[in-house]
Amino acid sequence: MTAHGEGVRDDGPRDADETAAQPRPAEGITVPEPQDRARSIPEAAVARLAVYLRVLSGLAEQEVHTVSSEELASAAGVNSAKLRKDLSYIGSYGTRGVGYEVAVLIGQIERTLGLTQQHRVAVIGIGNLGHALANYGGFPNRGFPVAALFDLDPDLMGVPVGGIPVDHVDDIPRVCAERDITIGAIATPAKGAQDVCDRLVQAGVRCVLNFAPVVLQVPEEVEVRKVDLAVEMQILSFHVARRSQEPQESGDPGDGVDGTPQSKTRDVNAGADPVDGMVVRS
Amino acid sequence: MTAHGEGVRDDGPRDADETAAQPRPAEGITVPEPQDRARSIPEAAVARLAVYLRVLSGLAEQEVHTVSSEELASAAGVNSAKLRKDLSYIGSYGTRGVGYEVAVLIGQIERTLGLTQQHRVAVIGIGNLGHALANYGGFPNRGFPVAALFDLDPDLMGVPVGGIPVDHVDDIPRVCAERDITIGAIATPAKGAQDVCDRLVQAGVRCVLNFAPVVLQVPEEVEVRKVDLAVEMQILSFHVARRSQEPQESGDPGDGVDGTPQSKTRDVNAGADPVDGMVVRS
DNA sequence: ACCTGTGAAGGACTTCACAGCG
DNA sequence: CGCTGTGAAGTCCTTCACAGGT
Repeated sequence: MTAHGEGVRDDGPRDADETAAQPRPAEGITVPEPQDRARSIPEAAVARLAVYLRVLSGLAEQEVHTVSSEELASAAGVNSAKLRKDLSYIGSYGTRGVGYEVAVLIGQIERTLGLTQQHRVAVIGIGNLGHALANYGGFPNRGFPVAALFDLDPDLMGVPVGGIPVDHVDDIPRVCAERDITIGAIATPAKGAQDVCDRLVQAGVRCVLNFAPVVLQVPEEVEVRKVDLAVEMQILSFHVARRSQEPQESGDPGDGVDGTPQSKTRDVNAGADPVDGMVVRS
Repeated sequence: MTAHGEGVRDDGPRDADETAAQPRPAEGITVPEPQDRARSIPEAAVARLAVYLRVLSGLAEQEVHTVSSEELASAAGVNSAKLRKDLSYIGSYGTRGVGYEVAVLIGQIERTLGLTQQHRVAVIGIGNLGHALANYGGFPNRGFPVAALFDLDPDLMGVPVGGIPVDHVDDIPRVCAERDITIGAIATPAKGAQDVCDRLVQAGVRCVLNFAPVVLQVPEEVEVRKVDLAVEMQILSFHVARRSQEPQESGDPGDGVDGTPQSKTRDVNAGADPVDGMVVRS
């Protein structure tokens, strides 16, 4: 999403449609619209599929071959009904009374998310974050290899970061075409972000991950997802403020549920994993 | 979001409720539930308020004193009806026929988001991302100062990063208490994340920003927001795949809208800004 | 005239709950 | 008997459209 999330999300709470004038369906009875040619998977479900995929990869590595909706759901942090519905959007690959075969699900989710095609990423803005991204090298499973780096700083030109030499932003069109870049990650300060984005679009890049605190204007065929740390922190801030404002909830009678467990199901995610974060040093 | 573009999309897809058993209202007519004591602002609206705040700060700097819902909305990438509804959740601070006073709105949004209280942030995991976060110093307006850094690596102990010396993760409880930390940003590899999170919770931190590719298990009084780059990229991937699968939409008759403008309203966001991204070098 | 604030309609996503298959 | 897959109900969010100030 992000979303959404940017959920988004988130993000999230996360969608960018604003530019296009919408069709406005004809009057009268609300017709189903013959527009759903392919399976239309809810945006929110797509984001979760990516999460399930990560969890499933962890399971595969632990040689787990079968998993129930309940298990998978709790490891992914959702409830099982939601998980089953999400999976139902991509087809019926479970076995009633048993569960899902891990390998099969992985394959189907990868296919749905378009991970059979490899996406090559360009990072623009080689500051602290740019470095982090450039070194992010191996993503969970099928990688999103970083294949180009750009900056304005003359001192950086040609300097290799994470094994890739930095090019000048003016070369974005040429280099992106040569290296078949499909995703651009904008990690510049706010000021230069729209300009960089325009160049990426010009170069034919149709997916942008924006870390700059700016709302990018793009033609509608381009998909932008935004990651904004300040926004995330402000949302956290809101929730704390809200909680301290709303002191003690008078004990709800008739439901003595509490003694919240601190950590359950802490195995699946924490297992032996090559699923390294984006951090390099421990 | 995830959401794509803005909300993430995100995200959107970002919430962590699973543990608690819900009350199940009594049978019969669905009662409104007397549960909405304080103004309950939709989660989705909160995320956008943070975005409006950033745009408004930019306007304030440009000495703009008044703004209409239409202007503010387009700068924030949402439609004006949504913006007005969002603002209505925090009260009526506009003037009909005129618009909103920038300074007033900023104040009200800050109050709503709890930004009157300052939040001190601890970063755990001083790798590439950790460095980026530590140097992120000044957030848009009211800062979220980074006040503590932690890692496992003995070589890093005491080394200052962004002006703050690194402490050992074993000291999280003590240091967090001493420095009154309210937000923890987990930038460790997946393996150590849950452990670090448990220590933060133990230290009384109730807000966590999680960058590790793991679903953290926390007691319900703790709020977790997750930022997962791999997930964001996979969502982008899904949208590209989908578009190339669904070739040409046969020209929709009766609606010749197109010629999408590449960039409109590119001023507000790009203005002279101290709103530096998290990148240090240009 | 213009723009805000908001009820009401509409749409999207979530949860329930159970039929149906292994 | 357990677990998946899914209509139906419910909840949350968005968009419409207009009443009501200025």
